[in-house]
Amino acid sequence: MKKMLTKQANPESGKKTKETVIHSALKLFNMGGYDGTSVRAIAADAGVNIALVSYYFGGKQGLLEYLMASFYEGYLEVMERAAKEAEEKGGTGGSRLVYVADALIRYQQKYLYLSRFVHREMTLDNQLVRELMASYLMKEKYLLSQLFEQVDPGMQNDPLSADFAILQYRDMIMMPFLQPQFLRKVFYLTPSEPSFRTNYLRYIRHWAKKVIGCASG
Amino acid sequence: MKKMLTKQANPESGKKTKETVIHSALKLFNMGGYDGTSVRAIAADAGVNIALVSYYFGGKQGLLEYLMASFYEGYLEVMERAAKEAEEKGGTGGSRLVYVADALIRYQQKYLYLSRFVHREMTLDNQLVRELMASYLMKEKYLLSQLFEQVDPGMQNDPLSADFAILQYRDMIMMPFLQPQFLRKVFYLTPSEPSFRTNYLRYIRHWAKKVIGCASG
Amino acid sequence: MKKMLTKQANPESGKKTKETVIHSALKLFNMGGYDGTSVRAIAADAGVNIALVSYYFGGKQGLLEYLMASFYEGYLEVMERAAKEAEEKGGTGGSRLVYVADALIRYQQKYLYLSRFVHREMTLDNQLVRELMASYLMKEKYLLSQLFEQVDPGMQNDPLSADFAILQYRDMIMMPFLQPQFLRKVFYLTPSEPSFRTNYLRYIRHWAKKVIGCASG
Amino acid sequence: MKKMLTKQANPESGKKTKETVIHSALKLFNMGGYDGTSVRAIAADAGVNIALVSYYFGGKQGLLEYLMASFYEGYLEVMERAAKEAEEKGGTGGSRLVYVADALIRYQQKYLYLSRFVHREMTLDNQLVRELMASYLMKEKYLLSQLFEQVDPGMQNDPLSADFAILQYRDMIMMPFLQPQFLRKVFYLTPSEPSFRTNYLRYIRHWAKKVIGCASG
DNA sequence: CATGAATGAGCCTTCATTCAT
DNA sequence: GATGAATGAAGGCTCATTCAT
Repeated sequence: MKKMLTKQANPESGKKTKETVIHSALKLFNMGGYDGTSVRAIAADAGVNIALVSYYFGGKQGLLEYLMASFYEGYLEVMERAAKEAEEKGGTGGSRLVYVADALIRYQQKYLYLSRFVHREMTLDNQLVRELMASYLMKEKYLLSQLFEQVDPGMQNDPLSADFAILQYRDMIMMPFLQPQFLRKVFYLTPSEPSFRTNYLRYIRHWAKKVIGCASG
Repeated sequence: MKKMLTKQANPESGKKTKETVIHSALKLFNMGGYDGTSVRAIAADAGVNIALVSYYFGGKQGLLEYLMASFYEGYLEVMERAAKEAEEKGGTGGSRLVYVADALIRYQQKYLYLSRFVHREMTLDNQLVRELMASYLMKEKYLLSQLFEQVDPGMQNDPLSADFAILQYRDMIMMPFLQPQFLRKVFYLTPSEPSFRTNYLRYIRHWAKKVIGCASG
Repeated sequence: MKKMLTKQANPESGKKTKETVIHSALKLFNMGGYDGTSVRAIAADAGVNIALVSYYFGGKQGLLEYLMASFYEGYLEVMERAAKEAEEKGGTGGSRLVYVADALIRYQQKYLYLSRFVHREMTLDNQLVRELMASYLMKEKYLLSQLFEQVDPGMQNDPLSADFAILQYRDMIMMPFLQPQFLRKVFYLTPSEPSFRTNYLRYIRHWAKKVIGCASG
Repeated sequence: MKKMLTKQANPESGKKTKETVIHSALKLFNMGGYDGTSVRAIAADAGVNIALVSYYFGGKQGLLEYLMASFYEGYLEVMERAAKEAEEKGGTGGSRLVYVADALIRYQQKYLYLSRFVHREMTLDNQLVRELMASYLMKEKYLLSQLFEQVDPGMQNDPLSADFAILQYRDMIMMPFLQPQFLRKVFYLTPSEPSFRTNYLRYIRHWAKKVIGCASG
C-alpha cells in the first residue's frame, strides 16, 4: 500500500531524475559551495532518495568531477570552435577576440550555475584542481595563446605584457559569472540577462582596441 | 613527561597561540576552503588543543567572521589612504590608479593567504556574504567611484562603460591573489614575489593609459 | 566477516531496533537521568549505531519528548477510561477512587521505567516541562477533579482541603514509582511486583474511607 | 590597569563568594538538574571565575555532595529535635506528627531550592544516591518509625499499613517542595509562602486524625 | 530503478578540570 | 585567594555511503 504511493513507476524518471539532481546540486553548490552542501540537502531539494547520488554519480566526489568535466569540455569546445570560426570569417584581430568572448559568454549564460560553481571551485588548491588544471586549463591556455598570436604578433616584444593581456582577457570573460551577486548588488548589473552580453561586449571591443592595440573591425 | 611538554608555562602564549591558530587556519582554508577544512585539522596543524578555536573565536564561524572583517578593514583603510595620498601628490589620473593599485597589491602580498581566502569565500551566496557585501563592498565601490570620478570625468558619457572599467580595475587587482596557483602553474607567474608587483604595475599603467584614456604620468 | 555480523538483513529491524533503543534509553535514564545519560551510552547498550537515535527520534531531545508524550497519553487514557468504567459500575465514591488507582498502578507497573523517568523529569523547571504541564497535567487535574466531585460533593465546604486530598491521591499513586529504590532499600517494598499492588490498594481503600470520608464498598 | 578592575581586592569575598556560588548553583540546578547544569553556567550566574567551583568544592561532584550532606544533616537534625520536643510537650500522637511536620516544612521553606534539588536528585539510581540512602535515609526511617511507634502502637497489627502510613507521611511533607511549580501552575498553591504552611498543616492534622486514627489534640 | 534502514567516521562544540601566575 | 589560558575527554549530531530489498 504505502510502497505503491512512494515507489511509483515512473517510466521516464531515469534521465529526468538525474537532471533534477544535477539542477538541485548546482543550485545549492552556488549558495554553500561544494563542501558546504550535503548530499542530503541536494536529495531533499530534488525530492529524491539520498542514495541516488551515490547511485548515479558514484558518490559526491563523482558528482563534482562530473560537473567539472562537463563544464570544461563544453567550454573548451566552444572556445575552439569559435576561434576557428573567427579565423575563417577573417576580420581584424580584435574582432576575433570579441567573437570568441561572445561565444564563451553565451555558453556561461546558458550554464549559469555550473559556470560559477566551477570557476569558484577551481580557486581551491587540492589534488582534483591540480589534475583538472593540468589538463583542461593547459588546453585553455594553449587556445588563448593561439588566439592572441594571430591577433597581435607585435606584442611579442614584451612577452610578460602579452601574458597579462591574455590573463585579463580570460578573467574578463569569467569574472561576471564568478561574482554575479556582487555585480547585481553593488553595480546593478545582471550577468544572466541577454542585454548584459551586448553591453559587455561593447566594452570588450573597446578594451581589445585599446589594450591590444588593434581595431575590432 | 608529556604534560611538561604540553602544559608549559608560556607567559606570552595568549597572543602567540591565537596567531598560530590564525596562521594554520589560513593555510588550510586556502587548500580546502572554509567548509572543507575541519577545526581539528587547524588545531592539529597549529599544534594546539581543538577547544582553543572556540575559546578564542567563539567557534569556527567566529573565526571566519574575524578573518573576513580583518581583511576588509585593512584593505579599505589602505585603499582610502592611498587614494588620498595619490590625490595630494597630484599627477595625472592614470598615475593615481597605479598608485592605489600598488598599495592594494602590496597589502595583498603581505596577507597572501588571507586575501585569497576572503576573495574566494566572497563568491558564495549565503547570509554572511550578503552582510559583508552590504557593508564592506559598498564602501569599496564608493571609494572606487570617487577615484574614477577624479580620474576620468569624460567617461561619464557612457556610464556603463565606466562601471565596467571600475569592475575591471578592481578585478585586475584581486585576480592574481584569487588564483595564484593558476598563474603559477599555467603562466609561471608568482604573485607573491616582489618582482611580480613591479611587472604587473607596468601592465596596469599601460591599461590605465589605453583603456581609461589618460596618461599615467 | 564483521560486516556480515553488523549489516545483517533484518526484515523486521525497523520497528524492533527502535524499541531496543527505547528500552535501553529508559534503562539508562533511570540510573543517570536524562542529562546524565549520553546518546552514545544508549546506543552502546542497545547495540546499535549512535546515529540511529537522531535517525529515529530527531535527536536526544526528540527521544525525550517522544517518551514523555507516550507516557502521558497512555496514562491519561487509562485514567479517563477507568473513571468512566467506575462510574458505570456504580458503587460508592471510595470504590471509584480505588478502581482508578488500581488501573493507574497497573499502567505504571507495566511501564515501570517510563513512569519513573517521566515523573522525575517533570520535577524540573524548564520550557519542555512547562509545555507538558500546560497540556497533559491540566487534563490530569480536570479528570481528577471530576472524579472527586462525584465522590465527595460534601467536601466542597473546604475547597483547599479538597485540593490537598486530590494532590495526595495523585501523589499516592505515583510516589511508589518515582522512588522505587527508596521503597526497596528502606522499606523492603517492591512496587514492581503484583503483590505490591494488592497491598497498596488496601491502604488506598483505607485512606479513601477515612480521609475522604466515604465507604469504599 | 585591567587587573585592577577585575581583580579587585575584596576582603570579605572569601565566604561571600562561596555563598554566591552555592546560591547560583541551586538556582540553576532547580531549572536544569545537576547534570543539566554546567559549572560554567553557575560561575557565570554567580559572576565569578570558573575555576572557583573546583577550588572551593573540589569539583562539581564535590559541590553536589556538599549540598546533599548540608540538606540532610539539617533536615535530620530538625526532625530529631522536633520529635523530642513534641514528646516533651506531651499531647496526643496526632499532635506530635503535626508538630514534626511543621518543623520540617519550615526547614524546607527556608531552604527551598536546596530541598527541591535534593529530593529530585535522590530519585536517581546511582552510586552516590545509594550511599546517601544507606546513611541519611536509614536514619530518617528510624526517626519516623520511632515517631509512629509512640503515636500509634495499635497499628502494628497491620505492619504493612503502618509502613504505608509512614511513607505517606514522609511523602506528604516533601511533596510540595519536590513539585512546587506543579502546585503553582495547576493548583495555584505556593509552597514557599507562610500561609501555605498554615493551610497544609490543617490538612495534615485532618489526615493524622483520620488515617492514623488518633486525635490531633 | 529506487528505497530506507543502518553504519562508521567525522563534524563542531562544550565539558570539568588543571596549573602557572 | 583568585585568575584565565589551555587541556583531554566527551558531548550530540551530521556526514556520505552501503546493502538488502
